[in-house]
Amino acid sequence: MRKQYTPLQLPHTDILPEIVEPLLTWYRGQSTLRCLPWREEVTPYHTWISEIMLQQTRASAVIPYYTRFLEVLPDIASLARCDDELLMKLWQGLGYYSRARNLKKAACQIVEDFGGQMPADFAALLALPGIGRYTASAIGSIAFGLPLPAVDGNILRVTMRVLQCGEDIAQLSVRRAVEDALAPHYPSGEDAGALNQAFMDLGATVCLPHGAPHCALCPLGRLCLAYAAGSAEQLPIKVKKSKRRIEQKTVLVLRQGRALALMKRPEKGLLAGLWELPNLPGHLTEEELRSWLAARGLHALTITRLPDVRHIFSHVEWQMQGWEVELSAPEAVVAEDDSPLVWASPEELADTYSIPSAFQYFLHQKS
DNA sequence: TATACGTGGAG
DNA sequence: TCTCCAAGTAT
Repeated sequence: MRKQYTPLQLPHTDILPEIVEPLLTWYRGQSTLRCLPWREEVTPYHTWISEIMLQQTRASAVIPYYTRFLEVLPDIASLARCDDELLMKLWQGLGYYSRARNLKKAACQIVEDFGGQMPADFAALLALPGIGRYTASAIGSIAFGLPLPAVDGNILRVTMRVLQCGEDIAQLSVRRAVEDALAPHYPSGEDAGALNQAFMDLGATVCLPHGAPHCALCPLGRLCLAYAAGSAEQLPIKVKKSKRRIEQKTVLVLRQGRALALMKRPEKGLLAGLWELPNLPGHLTEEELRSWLAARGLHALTITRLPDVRHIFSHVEWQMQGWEVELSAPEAVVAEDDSPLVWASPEELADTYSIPSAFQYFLHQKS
């Protein structure tokens, strides 16, 4: 009789205990190679903020955000009581904005449940909003020395190559199998975080994706089965995702003197709670735009067509046509879906309102 | 398990 | 231009 659900078993896992020492040795020898601000003063709070920002985001993009964030919100208490608009402003342009909202939620929980101290416990960390298995393990190992493998894209890639494993790394079951295979070999204390960061640095600088690993420089070269077999460039296997849908929009740059019209996006979904330029589904003709304005009692002094803009998200593509409209007089305006327009000065635009990158093309263009 | 959720850099 | 993808999580 055969089991219907066999747990995923990785091949050649007997190699794994042998990679720990070479990785740690290599990492210690690389200390000047990757000077990153979150490695300067390691505290649970610093590690937490950096790990959240680094989710699906390159270190080079994170650095300025991380520095600014800690200047304004230097500790858990200040994060827990910070203004929501300020929080989103600190995150503007970084993407995945629910990360910021979850950060504040979690800070409040930490204040309430743990007296304002990050819990030094995997399950407790995992229970906080925005913290999944990877981040709980990263914080646990780096900040608290817990022996937890933090399985991210780097560890997955390195491991699949070392073991010459062709499983689909997009599958959660593979992530779990890697965790289970690595966990018994993890050290405690300082080496725990060092080992995770060694994996990540190796993945970021040597064991590179898209078929360009620098195997000759790799401390795991002697052990790596994919290198021995010449298959490192073909691994790991990742099954592609479905194609993105396309949405057409007409975006309005409405000006009354120095003021610019903004609308608040819904609290759920794409770019939740951020501010946007007024926009309509579909591509409107100038005639349709004029009647749309007229129906709202808006009198246009000038109407100017702006260059087309395409903005690509991971799962949606916006094809935007822009119009700049100068309006004659201040009026109480209600947009199509009854969301009120807000009139922002250039100063408020810069300092107060969080506007996603998708609209920045229209804001920066000269008229 | 599959999908929603941003952005910018690289090849 | 196009695809991939980078220190993932929530649902």
